Amino acid sequence: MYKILIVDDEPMLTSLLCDHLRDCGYQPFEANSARKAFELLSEKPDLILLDINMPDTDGLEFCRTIRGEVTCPIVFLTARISEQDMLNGFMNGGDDYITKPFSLTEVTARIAAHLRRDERTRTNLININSGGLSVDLSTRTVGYKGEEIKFSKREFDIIDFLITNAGQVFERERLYEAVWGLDAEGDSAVIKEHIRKIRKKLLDVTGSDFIETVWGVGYKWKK
Amino acid sequence: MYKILIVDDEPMLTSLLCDHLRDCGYQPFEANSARKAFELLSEKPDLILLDINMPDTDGLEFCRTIRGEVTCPIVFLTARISEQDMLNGFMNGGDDYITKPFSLTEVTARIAAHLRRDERTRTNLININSGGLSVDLSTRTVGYKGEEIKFSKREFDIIDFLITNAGQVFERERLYEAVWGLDAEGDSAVIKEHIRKIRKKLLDVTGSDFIETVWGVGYKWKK
DNA sequence: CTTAATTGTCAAAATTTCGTCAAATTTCGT
DNA sequence: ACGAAATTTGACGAAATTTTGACAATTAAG
Repeated sequence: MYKILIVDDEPMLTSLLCDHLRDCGYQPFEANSARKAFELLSEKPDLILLDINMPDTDGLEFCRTIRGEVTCPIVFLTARISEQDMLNGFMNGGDDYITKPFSLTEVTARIAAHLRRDERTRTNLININSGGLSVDLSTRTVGYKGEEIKFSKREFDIIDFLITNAGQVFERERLYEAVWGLDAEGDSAVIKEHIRKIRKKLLDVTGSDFIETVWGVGYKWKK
Repeated sequence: MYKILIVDDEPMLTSLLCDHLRDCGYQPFEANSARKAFELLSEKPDLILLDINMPDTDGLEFCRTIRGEVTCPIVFLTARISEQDMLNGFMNGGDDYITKPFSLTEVTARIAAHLRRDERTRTNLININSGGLSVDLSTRTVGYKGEEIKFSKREFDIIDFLITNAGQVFERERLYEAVWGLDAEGDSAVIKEHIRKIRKKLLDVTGSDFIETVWGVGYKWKK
């Protein structure tokens, strides 16, 4: 179970995040002060969510300090959005940047991505087998009889979502929300094109179609 | 997959709740106004989270109104805590009461409890067995002895509605409203045709007629 | 039995939705 | 900054569904 340290001075926000992360299978710790955060470093968190706008602490300096203590990914939570701030963040040891107001899905998605990508964390594979197809969500690779089938980011994200919810039908709107993010704006018509490319790649190699179109409703991954 | 309708005028809150519920495996819909909420009733939510303190709506009256439309559990979200308010809530058709500020875990726990308790909803809305016929509303599939019977969107929607209200007679006008939506304009005569096609497909595979015509009134799903 | 009202049937028209393609735009690595 | 890859957009035809309307069949009532 991954441990996640949340550092923010707003108790309501940390509390909500804690709840959410716990429900998602993580083990969260909340620190509403820098002092408390330092204490909790002893728990050896696998990832740190850090608000860099805390009133009585210089978040960037704080980040630089704990960077000396831990090697895990550090994700900033902040209202600042200027590019300079972002650069400062990365310069001081941050790995990612999430601006408030954020969606919980965005947070969990990024956390999952960081934890997966992080080589230091275990290399346990989430491996799904579907009709001779092997899909590894941790390395984001798809294989068929030893051969690797390459997919772009979006393509793989769609496969990921559909295959982990195999059998369920999703409207294009919902699929779009799930992959692009809740707040994302744009036309869910792009999905058509991605689905086409996914289908083509899979068909070329495996000779079969793994995605079913439910006419008038959406798509689903064949079970 | 359970559908949950969230009615609250604070977009940030509904958005967070949506994220969380989606991550927990539910299918949330958010409505930031009473009007939108009414529209989304057509999605047939399995549970409704309702803020009764919305500025431009009388939450209690609103609750009473939708109670006429749905039978699913309705859980209030509110800042009010007086006993009288609570009683008013239950009097007007509410099933539970969660006071702000709440924890996400509390919300999900209560939702899970209600969905569990609502046995009829669970069995009726997810997987129905009727005369050897298995209807799965989440994958939108109908099976008979291992064989799948394909239906178009409208056809399935009609089956969905009739079978979840099996035994009840519906006038064509009422059926049309239920499937096409309250605001839909058009002729309810189309139903005749859809009923015919549904009957034909079912008859071809199963050899029996699941829909009964109540002369001068409408149709009903044989129990 | 006859009639009026209601429902069932059928084929064709109208509409909606989907798959495809090429081009435009953005992103990314060098 | 440049070129390559990925993503997005828009248009179009094809395919499937939905709707329509005319007509046949059935039912209830007198």
